[in-house]
Amino acid sequence: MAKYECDCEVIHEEALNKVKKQVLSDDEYLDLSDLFKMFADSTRVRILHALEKGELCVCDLANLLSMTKSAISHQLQSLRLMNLVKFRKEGQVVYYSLADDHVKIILDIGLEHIHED
Amino acid sequence: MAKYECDCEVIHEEALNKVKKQVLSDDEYLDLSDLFKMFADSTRVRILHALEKGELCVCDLANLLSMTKSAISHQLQSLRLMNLVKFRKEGQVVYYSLADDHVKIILDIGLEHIHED
DNA sequence: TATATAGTTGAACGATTGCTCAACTATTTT
DNA sequence: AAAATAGTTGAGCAATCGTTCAACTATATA
Repeated sequence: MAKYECDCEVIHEEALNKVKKQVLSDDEYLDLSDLFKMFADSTRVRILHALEKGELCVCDLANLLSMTKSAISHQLQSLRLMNLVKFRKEGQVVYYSLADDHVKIILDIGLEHIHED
Repeated sequence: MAKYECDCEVIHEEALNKVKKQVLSDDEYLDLSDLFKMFADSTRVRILHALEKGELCVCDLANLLSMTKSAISHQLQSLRLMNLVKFRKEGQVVYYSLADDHVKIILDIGLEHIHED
């Protein structure tokens, strides 16, 4: 980060210094935004919201969202990489479920926000 | 939504029917993902996290993030449209702050998640 | 009134992203 | 052993997104 110069002077030095003391690391901000990227697509939000209600396999999700197994599988892989879903294999069938309850909390607060105005 | 056909049969009809009863509307999923898009970019996350610590003007934010006023202003406009920040004008200076505490809650749970593994 | 500064805006460009398609692995069934 | 099915994977393409750039408005100051 901090790649570019700003084009103005600091106006509120005191306020800014106070904030600067509480700033997180570059990596933390990148990890945070990478995490929220998972919630930034309606297909993934549908998948996460469905899994919140119960464990499902790839075909179930493909049917629910009227999408191909491939499309669903790609998204599930991203969600897996971000530790939002876990899976277990039984024969040919792979069952996905939520990794922890952070997903539910985040979706609930999001819903609260969009229903507010 | 529901643009494409799926390419497999339903495997767990009962589980799927249970989930289907709790599915939200297309618009709700779109609104949700649009909301979380705001958290899906590290610049915007930095802005939101800074504003969580106190009210700042555009130049303060530009300095803090080492970016131009223009870049910051574009992002602030997106955040405004999603009702995540509010502003007040005093002379030439525009002060931004968080619109409500949903932002703080969402960021906190996100941080909890990324610090977990 | 002229100049400077804070902030906004729209177009444009490069980078990222989501889905498709085709090919593949793994497991089950005949 | 062959065929069918569940799922994964990589390349490619169209669409979306973030920043830059230049032009602009609005307020303050000399």
